[in-house]
Amino acid sequence: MTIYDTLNEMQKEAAFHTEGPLLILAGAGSGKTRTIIHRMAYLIDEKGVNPYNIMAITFTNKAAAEMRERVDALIGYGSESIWVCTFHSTCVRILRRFIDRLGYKTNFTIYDTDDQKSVVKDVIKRMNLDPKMYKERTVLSVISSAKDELIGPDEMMIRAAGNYAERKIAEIYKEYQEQLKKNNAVDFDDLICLTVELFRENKDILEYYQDRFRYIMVDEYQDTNTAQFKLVSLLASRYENLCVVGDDDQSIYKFRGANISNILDFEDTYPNARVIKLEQNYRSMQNILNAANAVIQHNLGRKNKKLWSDKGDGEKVKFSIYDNGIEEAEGVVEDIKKKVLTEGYSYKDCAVLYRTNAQSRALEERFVAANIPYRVYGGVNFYQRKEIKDILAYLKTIDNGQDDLAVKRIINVPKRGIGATTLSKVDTYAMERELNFFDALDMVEDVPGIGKASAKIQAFVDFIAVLRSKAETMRISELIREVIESSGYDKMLEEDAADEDEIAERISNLEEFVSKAVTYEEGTDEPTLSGFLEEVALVADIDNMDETVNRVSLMTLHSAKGLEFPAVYITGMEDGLFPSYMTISSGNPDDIEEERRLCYVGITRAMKELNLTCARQRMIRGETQYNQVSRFVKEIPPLLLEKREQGFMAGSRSTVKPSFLDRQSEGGFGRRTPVTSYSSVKSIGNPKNATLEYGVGDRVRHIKFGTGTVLAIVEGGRDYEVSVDFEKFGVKKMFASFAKLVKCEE
DNA sequence: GTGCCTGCTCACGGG
DNA sequence: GAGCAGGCAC
Repeated sequence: MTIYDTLNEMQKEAAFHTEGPLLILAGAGSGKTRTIIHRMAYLIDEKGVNPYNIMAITFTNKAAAEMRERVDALIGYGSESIWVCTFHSTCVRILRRFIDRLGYKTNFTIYDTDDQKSVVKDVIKRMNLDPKMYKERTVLSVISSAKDELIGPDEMMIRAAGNYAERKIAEIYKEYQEQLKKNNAVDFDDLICLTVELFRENKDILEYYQDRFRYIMVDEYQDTNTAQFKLVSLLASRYENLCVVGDDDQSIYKFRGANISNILDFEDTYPNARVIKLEQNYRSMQNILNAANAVIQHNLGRKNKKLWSDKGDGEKVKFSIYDNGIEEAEGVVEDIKKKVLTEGYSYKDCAVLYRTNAQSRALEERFVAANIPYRVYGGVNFYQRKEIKDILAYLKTIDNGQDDLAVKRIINVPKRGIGATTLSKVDTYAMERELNFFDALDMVEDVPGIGKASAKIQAFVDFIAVLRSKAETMRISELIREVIESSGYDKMLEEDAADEDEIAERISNLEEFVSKAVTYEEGTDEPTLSGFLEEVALVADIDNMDETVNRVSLMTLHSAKGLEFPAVYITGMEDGLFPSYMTISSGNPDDIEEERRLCYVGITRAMKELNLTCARQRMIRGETQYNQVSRFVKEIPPLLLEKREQGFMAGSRSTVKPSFLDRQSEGGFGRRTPVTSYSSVKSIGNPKNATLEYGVGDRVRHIKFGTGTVLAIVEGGRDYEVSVDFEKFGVKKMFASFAKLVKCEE
């Protein structure tokens, strides 16, 4: 038996096709990560490729972490030299080494959206433009789209031609870039564009990385934008060993510049490309897949694929109509409660998905009322919260005083009696002399027109200097505590907060921040303040998903991509909400298609049970709306649906008659089959496990993870999936045939 | 320089 | 419905 026997025929073909361009069209739940990882193993074990020459790029840190873990488990020794990173962190690593060639310093900071807004606002003000005509948000989205397409300020100016407003935006763009450079900062889009620019202008660097990354794999390829495509194709242009994995039906990031033609035109770009489709789904019951297929079939520009599963039909898709959003939330919560009490589900098996973050509030209230544990993912990013950003600004100022925004953010927080008038004088002084804001503060004695305030400024500069010297010896977590206390930030929180709850909330956020610093210190070989700040800049909320805690997950449909849950609830299935009003009224059919793909993503998250809900009336932005049932629900054939109407407006309760699909389900998971049996954990008592020399409860050793205890052995095809609780690395799942676990004799 | 009030704007998604 | 910027009073 080899490790590849666990793959199906198509997966094998993909894994064994190692040379030249390869497009893997992988439907939802078709085992694409498995395929990629086995492909890496094949490259190393059978083709003798040095792991150092293999690169895998993902979009999210979570996907990268998952891949890293599974690669380590499968390949073991040597796997650590495979480059597994997100696009953004890949670029950061490259730029930290070589960005000086583009005139930045290698210790640049990364600006988030708020920082970008401040810069743009400042630029608009200084250019004496009407802020009502040029809104930061709009300007920024134009700049961001330009960067996604690798269009610089000069090119934008040429394209604008005679259009006055566009020319002005190009000017703002140019000035914005100069400001960033002056602050030694880059934004998220710059990370990609600057790396492309670096490669284009420095052949030696490009060749170095081309030679290093001889085998490149890109996950979620349908989400790449033009700049990311360029980056990948530059890297791959020497060896052309480019394997991209994606699903055009799951492209949901057009708003972020994702260019679906990257995947649709892959074969045109690389005429010698091999295309392999993975259509067998290992996640969901057939009824769920039929619903997903039915919906997505309404899209035109797509590559034809049809998911199928051998798991049996399972239950019908439940569709419930409620009178309003509150009752919808109540209904979902009640349903989850019932499932957990009577059907053997755990809270963590359930996910509630919605189109907009604003919808989470009503749900949260009901979960709290029902005393059911839950966690909301996404929404306001942890690191965007005011108190966290304030402390981060202190840390950035301590780390290097070049980030003007950070300095300006905290110079008067807590209040030090340094006001806007004083600051603008310092600002003018700094600009005239091309100084950093902080350096100008340091020379406050020379700044004209500053009277009493100069002593206050000097005190602030001295305070930072003290923190800097402390930072040299203190751990980061200690430094954070020191900043909070010695700056008086803790006192300020208590005085300014509206009520006790707010104080508790903010304090607990700061506590969590400290513990994140501790986690960083413990998980990093050489923790540095700069390293910590960089890590913080690149995390998203969903990256911190903790599957071990038993609670219901609430998140947007976008955040749910890549995840799976036994029971999924998609709420707010109403025209005007999902698909959103903007996409219905835009008149562009592509927009509706993107919404439909989002719906497809949502449906295919469900393993065993899918629930769709909607409300007849709903409060949106303080205004009651009456929406039709979502067109996506209507696209699901009625015989796949079990419709339930709730509330006093409900008509007679209607259940669609059993169909041929129902009859097929006999022997599979019929509706009457209890759900308790879905985790098919088998202990060592199973005779099929006789080939393994260890069993549940035994102590085993792994080449990379050291020793641990076997928790469970699950049968999966011709192999066994073994869960082991390692002393140093926690619980890991791995396949027995390639984990090469050895029983410890004690 | 600070604090409060009002009125405006944004309500789609995220690294 | 909520958060924020800007204006105004102190």
